[in-house]
Amino acid sequence: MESAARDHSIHNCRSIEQPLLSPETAVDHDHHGKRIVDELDFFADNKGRLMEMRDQTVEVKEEGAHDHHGVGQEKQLPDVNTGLNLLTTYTSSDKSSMDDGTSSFHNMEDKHRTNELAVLQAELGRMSVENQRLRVMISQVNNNYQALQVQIVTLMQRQQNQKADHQTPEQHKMINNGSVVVEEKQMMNGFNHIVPRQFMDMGRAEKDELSQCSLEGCRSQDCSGSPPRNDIVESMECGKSTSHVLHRDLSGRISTTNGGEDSPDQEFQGWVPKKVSKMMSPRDVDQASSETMSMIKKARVSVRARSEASMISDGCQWRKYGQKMAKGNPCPRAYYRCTMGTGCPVRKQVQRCAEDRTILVTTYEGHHNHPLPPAAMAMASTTSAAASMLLSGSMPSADGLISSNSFLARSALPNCPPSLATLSASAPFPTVTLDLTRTPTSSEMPLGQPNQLPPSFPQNMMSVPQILGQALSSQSKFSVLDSFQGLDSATHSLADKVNAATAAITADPNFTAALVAAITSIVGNVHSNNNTNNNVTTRNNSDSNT
DNA sequence: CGAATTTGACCGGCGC
DNA sequence: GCGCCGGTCAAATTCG
Ligand SMILES: [Zn+2]
Repeated sequence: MESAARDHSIHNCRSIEQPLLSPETAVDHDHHGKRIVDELDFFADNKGRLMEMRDQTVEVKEEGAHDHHGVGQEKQLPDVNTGLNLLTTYTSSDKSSMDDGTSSFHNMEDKHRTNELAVLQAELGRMSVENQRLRVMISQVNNNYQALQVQIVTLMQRQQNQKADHQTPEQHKMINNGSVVVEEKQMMNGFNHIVPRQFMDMGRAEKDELSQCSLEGCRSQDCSGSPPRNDIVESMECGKSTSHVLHRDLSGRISTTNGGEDSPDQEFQGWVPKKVSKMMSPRDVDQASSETMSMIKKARVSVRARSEASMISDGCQWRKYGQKMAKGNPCPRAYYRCTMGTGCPVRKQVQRCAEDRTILVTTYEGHHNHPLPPAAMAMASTTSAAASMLLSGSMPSADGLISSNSFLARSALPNCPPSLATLSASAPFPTVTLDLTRTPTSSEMPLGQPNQLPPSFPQNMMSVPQILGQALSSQSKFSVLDSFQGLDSATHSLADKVNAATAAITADPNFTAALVAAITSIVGNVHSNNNTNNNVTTRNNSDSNT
């Protein structure tokens, strides 16, 4: 048996998955002969390429109904998606143009067309903006939801604690685990009545102060400690039911596939120590877990960045719980779970890119169920935003897009857009990949070879249109950083700021670019600030990779 | 000595 | 049904 196991690990390690990639890349970019509209880039926006919604079409129609020979048809094509976009209709534009060509009128016509085009584009732009907005809203709702969940859990924990111990929250700094989880229930409460926006924000805000002050010893803030694990577990259970409902509402569309059994709780239960689960009626657990698990297809967000350290610093505390040889990669993949919260379900995988070992791929999964320090917040919110986006908006359609998309990516790649985000449906879970390999500090601009996306990544990638990229990304970056470091000046609470930042990110038409920018900044920031923990220390085992 | 990491065993899903 | 594989567990070991 051992041999078998070992065997396979070794096995894995050697094989390379190059074969994967050839497939769709070959796809003819322009079978139709025109611009290949990238179907997939739902993130992309304005450029007129967005094929998205019929809304636009409709509007256009009104404006120039008379000469749209082609338009009529267009309209039919597109009705696929409602505001969520994603299912883009590639050919629509093609068609229209083709038609025009055929009809070939005069200059007038031409002009007309141009006009029309302009109008269309404008409309498109507007639409896309709207679209983005909606998306943002969705993601925010998601976040809020999560925040609420967390709050509930926290509250419950607290209540239980109080009941049990009767002590003031300030006292429990203890924790049987010894992990230094400082939870600020207080703040939670305080913020509670405020707007529940992104929970993380709240956490962050307070945390910020806390973390900074804590050293000095601002007890006044009363950092309540994490309650004993058991309690938590129990409370979680309680929370479960509640969360269930909520979850459904929010993620309804996603969960629809599962029918009623979606198990939102997973987040809550996080990784329930097996023992616990066993202890509870195995049956229940079993059932629940199985159902839950099966559907789980959680969204994942992976970040590619250059780093020598075995881990990028994201402000969180992680504990390694496994390491394996991945199939197409000689480098081992490490599994970490978040230890900042007692039952925090967040996990991450860290692996070096096979071709370019300087690139470290970190994949995050899940949402934190506890307040985060500012540093961690940044990354967390960014990734969660990306994830929620993926889930809320596009997920379902993503698949389709993606597949068709690959060619697009292909074509786009050569240009080497500064930053890329990849969307992959191949895996059991939807995954967004943010590529920071080149962005960092702008030092590496030399262009060059697009090695960043090695062939091993057959999936689909979304290229960020350079165009939008700049303006927006910078904007979002700003906000992020701002909220991140500054925070002081504003009258608004930190939460607000962060919120704004996140919103900006999400809202950003060039979402991916924004994300990339944000993350990059985050990473960098953390790096400098918080060199203490994980990142540096991890270095030791790096040799293993070589 | 407790906490974190290491590492082989174990488990469940999936394709053949 | 079997083997592959990703992912996780947990005993053993190392670290601080
Ligand atoms: Zn966490």
